[in-house]
Amino acid sequence: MSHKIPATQRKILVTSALPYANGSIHLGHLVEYIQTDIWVRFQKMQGNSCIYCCADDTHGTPIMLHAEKEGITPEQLIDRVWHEHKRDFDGFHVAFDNYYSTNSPETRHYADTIYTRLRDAGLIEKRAIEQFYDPVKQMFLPDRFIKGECPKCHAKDQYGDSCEVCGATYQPTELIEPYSAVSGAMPVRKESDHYFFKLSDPRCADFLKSWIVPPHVPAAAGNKLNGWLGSGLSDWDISRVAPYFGFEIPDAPGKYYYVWLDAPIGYMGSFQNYCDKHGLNFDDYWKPDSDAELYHFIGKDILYFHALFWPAELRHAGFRTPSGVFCHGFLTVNGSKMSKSRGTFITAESYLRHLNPEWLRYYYAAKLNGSMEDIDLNLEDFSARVNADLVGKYVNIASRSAGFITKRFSGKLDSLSRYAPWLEKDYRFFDDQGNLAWDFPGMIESGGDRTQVEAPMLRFFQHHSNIIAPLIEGREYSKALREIMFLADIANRYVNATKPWEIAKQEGRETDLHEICTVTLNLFRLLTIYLKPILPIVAESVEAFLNLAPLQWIDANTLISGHTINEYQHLMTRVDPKKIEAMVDENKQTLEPTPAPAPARHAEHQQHVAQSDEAKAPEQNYIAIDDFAKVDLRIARIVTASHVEGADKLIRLELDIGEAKPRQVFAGIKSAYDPATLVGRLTVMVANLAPRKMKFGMSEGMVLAASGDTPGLFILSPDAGAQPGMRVK
RNA sequence: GGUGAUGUAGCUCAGAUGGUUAGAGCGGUGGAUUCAUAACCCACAGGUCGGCGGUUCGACUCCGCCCAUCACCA
Repeated sequence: MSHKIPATQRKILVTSALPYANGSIHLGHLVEYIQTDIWVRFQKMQGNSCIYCCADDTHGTPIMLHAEKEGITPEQLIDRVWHEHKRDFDGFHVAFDNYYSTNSPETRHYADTIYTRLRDAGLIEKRAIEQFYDPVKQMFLPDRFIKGECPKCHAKDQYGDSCEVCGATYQPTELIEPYSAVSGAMPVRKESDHYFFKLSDPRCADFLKSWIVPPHVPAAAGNKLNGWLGSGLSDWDISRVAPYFGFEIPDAPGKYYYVWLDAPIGYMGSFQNYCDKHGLNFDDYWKPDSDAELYHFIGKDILYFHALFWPAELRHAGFRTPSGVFCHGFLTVNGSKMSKSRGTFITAESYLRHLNPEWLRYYYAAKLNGSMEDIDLNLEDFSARVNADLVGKYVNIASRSAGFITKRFSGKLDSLSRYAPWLEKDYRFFDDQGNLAWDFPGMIESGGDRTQVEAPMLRFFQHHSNIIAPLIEGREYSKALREIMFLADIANRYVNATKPWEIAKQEGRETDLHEICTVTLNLFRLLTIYLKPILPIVAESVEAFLNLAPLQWIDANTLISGHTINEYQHLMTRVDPKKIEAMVDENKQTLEPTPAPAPARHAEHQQHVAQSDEAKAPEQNYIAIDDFAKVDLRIARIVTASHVEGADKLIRLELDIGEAKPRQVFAGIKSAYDPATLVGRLTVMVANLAPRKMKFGMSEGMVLAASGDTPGLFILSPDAGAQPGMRVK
């Protein structure tokens, strides 16, 4: 029985996004690290050279301020967090070949190299820009460190880029009564020099246009990326002004690389560090014509950086570009964003205190595919699935057969010599329609020579190494697990059909019992090979139990027979729903004020949390009169009304409310009104709505209209006598 | 507002280029069994495939509109 053997060994370098050294690892982060780790372990089992590098992302204002708040240096902070992160990853058996830090000489070296080469290529430009500055703290403030009143809904203490209450986005300059989140001082505007990576240069756009196609990026991401490209890339500000925790730009004293510049470069830094430890040549992997493969696993929110900025940087700095950027979706828990108040913001640490990490690895794998769709961790489904699939089906197969081998045959497996003739034959398992043409357990139940069914069944299980391997390679883990669990079902039905417990009671049937249990354990071993990338620790236990060398993928081509195995011990316990409850409760109790999130942090997607769920939760039925008074409603005369080219729903209106100039308002009422019939009539508008730039121009207010479950849309009209500009109250 | 994605049994999800009775796992119900941490096996339960309209001999699968959720953009 010869099967295909991977002809050549591939050289692969793999990364996951770098977690920011400002917070704990949680279940959202782990989607990515588990996905990557499974893929890497699979490559290694295939006999490929696969190096998995990652690091903590350590620079930036949030780290600097966080450290200061704790009264320690940034270096002390990132050192502590590094150990916490590493501990959590180890806990989930995420096996990095190198876990490093961006605050390293190697990363600085490559940041300088890339910067200098881009500069020499004429792709760096110095430009003065004006920003908010904290005069007390004497530092420039990132948007997230400026707070104030939302210009739209007037909620207090909102961040400088967006409002968490009403969801509006705006510039920090639009905030009402802005203040520095650092010192509380009123920020002032101040100019300084910044350094820009000229993404607008045709060299970048031309290159990226041809680059952002499969297999570099998923096809689904292509649309989005093309959208960004199509609207024209702006130059990217890659510098920050001191004080800043990071690397100073060599030819620009007082200026530092923006954390997002050196974060992906941290992949290179970590790999260089690995090379130095293991005698590898960095350039073999990173030179433009390298024959090595380079893959980045990331979340869909940072696609922008990895599929546009990063390849453009590499390309023009004389390095190779990635072979592929693998992009996954976000994690939801019980169907919603992770929420601290619901206890579904679960840290890696607290999960590990209550539950088995391999359960989560299995569950994530059962949900993951090659797409960017979000995956949901449904906690009830989680325990049902893990219990049924892993304990009920998979582990049970060993548990049902091992006892007989130990008690009746002193732990020695049958030789399976009687099977040899049938194991050599070729079988056709699927018919022309692709349906399985064999019902192995059913054939045994209906009598006949058992051996003639078992041999092809074993071959069928072996054959699946060729079906499952490409699924894992393509990150279709959920499909791979469906195949594996399909096999597990066959194995259990096989045991039912052969009834070893009855045979054990019959005299003179020792050979039958011996063969059946040996076949069963072979099926179990093959399943273990396929599950090993997902369940590395269980697989290790199985190797010990079956007395085997570490299983490789190619071992699916062989069977075990004749040797002595060890006594079976439980390989996995069931999920206790009470422990899940306890974990959720614990995460509710540790509810703390949310620290100011970092701006555009690396791997930020995993930080997506329903921050405002407390604000939304209480049903507020009443508002105060003052709240109503904030809304400035005016009688307006429609001066002009016209269709808007390119908009399906909008009508452009000019509204006279007694001001010198009519207001331009875009109203989504095209479905109900013909512009011609609107001109001249009176209606009601919100006059103090913050102006909003829309695709078609500024909208300076809002027209009120009624709608309900039934079709139709109805704008308001005042009674006769009302004049444009009158206040409605 | 624009763009894109998603919406299939209680839950989590499969369903290639349109074609006879829409699938799986879990849950539920009934049965069988006891080797296995009540696990496993068998059977059943019947979801207008988000809604409406269209193309077609025929659509979950194509087109349009609408609704809901999510993301990105402005």
